[in-house]
Amino acid sequence: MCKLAGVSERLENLTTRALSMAAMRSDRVVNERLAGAGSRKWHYAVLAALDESGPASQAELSRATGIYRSDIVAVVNELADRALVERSPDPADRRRNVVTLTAAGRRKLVKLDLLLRSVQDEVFAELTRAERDQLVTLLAKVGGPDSREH
Amino acid sequence: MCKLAGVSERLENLTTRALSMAAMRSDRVVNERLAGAGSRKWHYAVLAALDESGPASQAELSRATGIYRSDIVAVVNELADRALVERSPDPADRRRNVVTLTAAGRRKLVKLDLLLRSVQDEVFAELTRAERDQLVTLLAKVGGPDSREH
DNA sequence: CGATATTCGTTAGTGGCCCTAACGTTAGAC
DNA sequence: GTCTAACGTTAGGGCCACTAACGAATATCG
Repeated sequence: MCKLAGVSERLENLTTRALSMAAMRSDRVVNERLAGAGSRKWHYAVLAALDESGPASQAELSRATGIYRSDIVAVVNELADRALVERSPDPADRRRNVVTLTAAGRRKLVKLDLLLRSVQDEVFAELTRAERDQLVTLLAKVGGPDSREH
Repeated sequence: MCKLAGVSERLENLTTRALSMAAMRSDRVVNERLAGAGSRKWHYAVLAALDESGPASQAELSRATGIYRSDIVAVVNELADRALVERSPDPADRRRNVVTLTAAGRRKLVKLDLLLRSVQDEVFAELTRAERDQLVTLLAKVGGPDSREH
């Protein structure tokens, strides 16, 4: 009657699992598309944050994007290697680096913006606009601390 | 007007990101609670699958839970170390191992079931029953291939 | 002023999970 | 009886969350 055919019933009934799996499917598509453009999601996050608020220190970028302070170094390195960003010491506060968007970085951001917009439509293709909005509303209520970094 | 205070606007507007972040918050709670019980989510997944369908091969467990064939080895090892599961060669098919739930494993599963039920209530505390159901419905429609394993 | 706490960038490292590639062994299909 | 496919297993890469510690610079406050 119940040989292992599909997925376990009990697992299917965990809302947390449904959430995890949906996120995984979504992330997979996002990562694939970004990889196709030679980027990762953190690259986009940093570029977007810089575009919105101008030059910023790495710590500020960390707070704006949710990337850990310890991981931001590599991201900025990669962006700097691609000349999408420039890192220079802050004369006003010698602890800090000022990270600045380059022209190439701004162009890249436009591309990624477009790309991500189309990814949204792809991932949520089976949802109406209203459903999509409702999903966002519901997701915002999903618990757990938003806290990052002690 | 717009120094980096909170989170970037553009990031906030990506539904895929809202989904990722909600899943991360949810997963964090789930993992914490399970870790408190000395388990991980794959442990629960395997125990649940075994309970529902009786003894199974590792490949079957892989299909039922979504765990990769290459990762299941370790999970079964850990469960066997804790005596929650027994692994023995299948006499009928000498390629396979038969994984069987022990009495201790069944007891553990009951505990984890209870624990996870309470985690659901914790994570989705701010959602009504109806909203929770709707969330599940919406999540099911989130795109990307469900495909695992080539 | 001077001691203390805090912030910043950075390095190093852990562990989880997803995923690929390859292997020898064994069973099924033609 | 050969070829194909499934099985368990090992090894490894990649991304990400997360911790701990460091020297250096700044902010705070007595």
